[in-house]
Amino acid sequence: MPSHLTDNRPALRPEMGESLGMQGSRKVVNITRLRQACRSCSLVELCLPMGLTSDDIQQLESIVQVKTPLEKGAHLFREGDSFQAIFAVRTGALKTYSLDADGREHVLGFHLPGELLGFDAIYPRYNRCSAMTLADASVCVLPFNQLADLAQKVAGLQATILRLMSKNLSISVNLATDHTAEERLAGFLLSIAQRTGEGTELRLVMPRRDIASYLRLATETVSRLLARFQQEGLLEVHRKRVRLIDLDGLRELGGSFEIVDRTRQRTGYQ
Amino acid sequence: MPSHLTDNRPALRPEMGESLGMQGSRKVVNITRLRQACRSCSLVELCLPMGLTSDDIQQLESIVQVKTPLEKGAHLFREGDSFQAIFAVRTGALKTYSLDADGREHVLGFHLPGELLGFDAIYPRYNRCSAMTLADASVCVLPFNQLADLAQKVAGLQATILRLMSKNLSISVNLATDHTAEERLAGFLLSIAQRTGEGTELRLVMPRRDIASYLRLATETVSRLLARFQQEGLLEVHRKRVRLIDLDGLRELGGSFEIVDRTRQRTGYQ
DNA sequence: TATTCGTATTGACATGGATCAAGTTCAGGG
DNA sequence: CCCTGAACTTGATCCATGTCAATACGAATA
Repeated sequence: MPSHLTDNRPALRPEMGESLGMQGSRKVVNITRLRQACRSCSLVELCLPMGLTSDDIQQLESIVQVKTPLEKGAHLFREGDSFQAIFAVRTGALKTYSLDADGREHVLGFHLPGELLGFDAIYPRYNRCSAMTLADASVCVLPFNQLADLAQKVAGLQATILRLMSKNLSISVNLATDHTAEERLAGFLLSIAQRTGEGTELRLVMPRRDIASYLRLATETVSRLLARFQQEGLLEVHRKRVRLIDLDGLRELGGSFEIVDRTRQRTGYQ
Repeated sequence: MPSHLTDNRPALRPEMGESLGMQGSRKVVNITRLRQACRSCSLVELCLPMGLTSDDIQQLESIVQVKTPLEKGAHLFREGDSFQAIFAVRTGALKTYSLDADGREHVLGFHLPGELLGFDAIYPRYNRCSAMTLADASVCVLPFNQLADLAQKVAGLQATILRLMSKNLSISVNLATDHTAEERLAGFLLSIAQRTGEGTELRLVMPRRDIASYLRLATETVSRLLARFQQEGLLEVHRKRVRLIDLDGLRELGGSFEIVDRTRQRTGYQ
């Protein structure tokens, strides 16, 4: 029985009457109504504001809310909650997952600072998955109706949203393609390196079990592959710490799996 | 060597200067500039116009173009083409696929009448996959810039586009989840039944090879599973003809894989 | 510093589905 | 109506990865 199920929330069905999709979960919820100064946020070039004018950003700021920080293991939303908002990760990290008929967890994605989540819930109007923090985290809330209204006025915002959703689509499509365990893991490590901007010194926030679940592998396979990569001189690994050594070698393995993000130029490896 | 590579187009890189993303491919291209009467199209409730006012649809019609019919095996676009338009299938069917480093084809999706394709190319600005017809087909062209501009004015259109992209996202995410061969195939058959509205009498336009590729299975596995499903009384199959017999049984197998489309109520099975 | 418990590693074995290799059927063209 | 090649089916075998079972490690706690 997964430890994140310790609190006693029932429900896996769409529920109306939740405001902002989070009144249901106590303590975690209270939204500081303080406006978030996107312009002063260090992630400004990573999340939605990318490509917007200063004026556009000001309008965006007026609808963005900041949640009180979430502790590790807390839920941002749960499968079946009615859809109300898109979320942007400021600090920490989250995973999204769903439970299958047998109660087994399937990790659908990891969400790192500067990334948005929740787009897959627009269509069915309720969340198809749960989102849980992998570490203490803070998150911006973008109420969807307001966001959509604003996108109606601000062309750059609409364009950005479409671009982001399209990108998410590419990532999922890619993940659905068949690749060997080796390719998946190598590609995963490269994508984490790129997304975190940690260069070659990674700290994997997520446990092996979650990496395995995300890559549709067994935990043991991930462990064994990391050991093998190390043996082959591709990297050094010790628990959550990974040092990528042979980037070209890794790219050769995982290149076809990795989604290269052409919109971000961070100072990590090229 | 795949047979669809018989014509001599090179290029797998983004190419600027193609207008509407199809001037590059001869004969296939000429766009009839005739306006397409969406309102009189039998698919009106399936593709974009869904939920739009008559007035909105009229505006949409003004940007929609109809391509000259495509023969079976023709390409609508190719991997690497610069992104210019979203496409809506009127008749026939298409598959999207990409080629991996070894030149092997991976089917990413099937696109049936009333469905749109091309959303995954918005972000990278060039097509990440090729689209080929599985049968003679006709297609509507929605030039993306014009579509985006229109969505800026027509709130219902923006909402529809977001909803559709979100749905595509759900489908891809689901496909990426790990399921047994059995679950995938059963779910696939149910989804085809639903999407075509053929009820229980399906005609599979796509060859086994493509089904297998899409579901990340070997052709032989698909063949064997169909034989087994038949033996178990779940269905009857003869080449492209499939008659679903035990829907509940199939749902039990494939239910967790199938994406249920809540926006379409066609007159097939419930 | 010892204790503990979740997380990670490592080994032995099982198996679903891939691959290889014949057949078989069918649709389309002469 | 037969021929031909592609699409499909069926059988035999193999292998990548999953599963089961210990064991080891390490961070948190006392």
